[in-house]
Amino acid sequence: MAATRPQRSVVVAKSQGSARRSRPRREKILDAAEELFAQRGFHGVSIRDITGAAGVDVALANYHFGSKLGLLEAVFTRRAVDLNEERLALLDALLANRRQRPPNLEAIIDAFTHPLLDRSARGGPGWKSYFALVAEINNSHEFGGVLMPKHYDPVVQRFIQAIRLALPGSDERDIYWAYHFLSGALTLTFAETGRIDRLSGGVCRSSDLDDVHRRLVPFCAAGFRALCSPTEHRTPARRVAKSRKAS
Amino acid sequence: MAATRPQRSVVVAKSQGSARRSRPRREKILDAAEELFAQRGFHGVSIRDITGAAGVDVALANYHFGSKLGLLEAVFTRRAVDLNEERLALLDALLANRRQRPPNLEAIIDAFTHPLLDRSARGGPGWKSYFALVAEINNSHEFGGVLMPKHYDPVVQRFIQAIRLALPGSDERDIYWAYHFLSGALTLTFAETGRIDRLSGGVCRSSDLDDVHRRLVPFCAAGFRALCSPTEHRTPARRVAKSRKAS
DNA sequence: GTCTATATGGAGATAGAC
DNA sequence: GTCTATCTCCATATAGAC
Repeated sequence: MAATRPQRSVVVAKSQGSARRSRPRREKILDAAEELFAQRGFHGVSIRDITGAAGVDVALANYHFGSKLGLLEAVFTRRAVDLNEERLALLDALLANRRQRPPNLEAIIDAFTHPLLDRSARGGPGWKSYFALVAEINNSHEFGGVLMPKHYDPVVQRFIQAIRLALPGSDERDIYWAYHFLSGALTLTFAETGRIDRLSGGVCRSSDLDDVHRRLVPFCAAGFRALCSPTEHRTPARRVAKSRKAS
Repeated sequence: MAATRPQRSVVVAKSQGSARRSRPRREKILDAAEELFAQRGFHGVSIRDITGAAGVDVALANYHFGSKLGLLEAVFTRRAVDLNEERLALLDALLANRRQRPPNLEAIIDAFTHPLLDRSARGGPGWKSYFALVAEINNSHEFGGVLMPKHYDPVVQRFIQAIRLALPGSDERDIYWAYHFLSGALTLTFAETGRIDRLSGGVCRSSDLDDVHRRLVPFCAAGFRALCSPTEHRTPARRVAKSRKAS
């Protein structure tokens, strides 16, 4: 089911197969930046930290990526392409296989979340770092409103259109907000901070992403239905109009 | 010619707190740190930025808080106390007013979220910055597993016990994970990155927290019920066992 | 593409006068 | 409590040899 991934090993073996040294230094910088940005955030890491961890010269980072911010964007973009290709392929398959009936909401949410959680769980340490970085970026006042729209929102738009088919007659604002809640639940999962491990006394583990995924889909599907079903009208939240003096 | 520096408003500081200059410098540092940490993250701001914005000397930050990390913790603690007091008071009132019957799930979630969203919406700019900082911290690999458990998890434990009363017979892991999803949805809301504004073409606004709250409560309540009702058994997520080779 | 060397500025923290 | 002065170290970025 996975989308075809670029065959790396074939071409790169110019002279030697060991890949220790032959792997382009540019990629090594991206790998190190991905890991360190995920661990300590963009401003928490220096270019020297990154090139040091990558085992290359300091000046190479600026040579390849222009600036530190350029490096962040390169890290962010690199895996987004592959990722969103598979998500859209799953969505298209799902929409093609139905016959006139509305698509299944759980299946749409699964197509949206599974490629991510599967890679974070089984894609290797690079993917895990990448998603932890996405978690931090998504919740960052500085970058969240810039990098996420640029690299992810076109795909999100496609999924939201599919959800509107699954929940006919729903208000678009309800759907956007419900997506927002899904996004928050999903990205906090990627952060893997270990908080829930302590909170639960060890019965839940941040690292068990399959455990999460099994629950995330029904949780969000139920939320979408509760919010977006035109038959069910919510009462305004209580006390919401109560005023409060400024601090 | 005696004093090297002009004596400013000699008595005012003691008699009333309203004066511009009389407010303790310690608090001014906390205010400036809160705002700047929220905007650019812990590592994105220097002590010089903070004391500069506060209009006080650089050395005062280290004098009052020992280190930059001490300052972050002080910012984080300051409002947590007030906040959690109100949340617990609401929860206690809610649990006292029922008569033998299970408490209402929506009411519990509302008691958990309303004090926060209300302050972010109407508590003034300090509160808004504070919650944006909480959003970033909660999703931070570096701080999320340390600062959140320390300052918030005792209260969260109380709410989780109440939810177990509201959803008798539920599995505790389901409840912890459902809380995790709620936490992610809530904190992404606080970040107010503007992403949903662009995504929705302007029909949703990050800043309209009442709009969010009206939807967050039913969304999460439905999710909790779908996940935690013992009558409803979920099938294992599809394809979750599929293996994937490391990148 | 890769490295040495350097330009230029800022970081966190503290000692000690007032 | 507050400020001056300073210690020591590190930041991003670029010029130019190889």
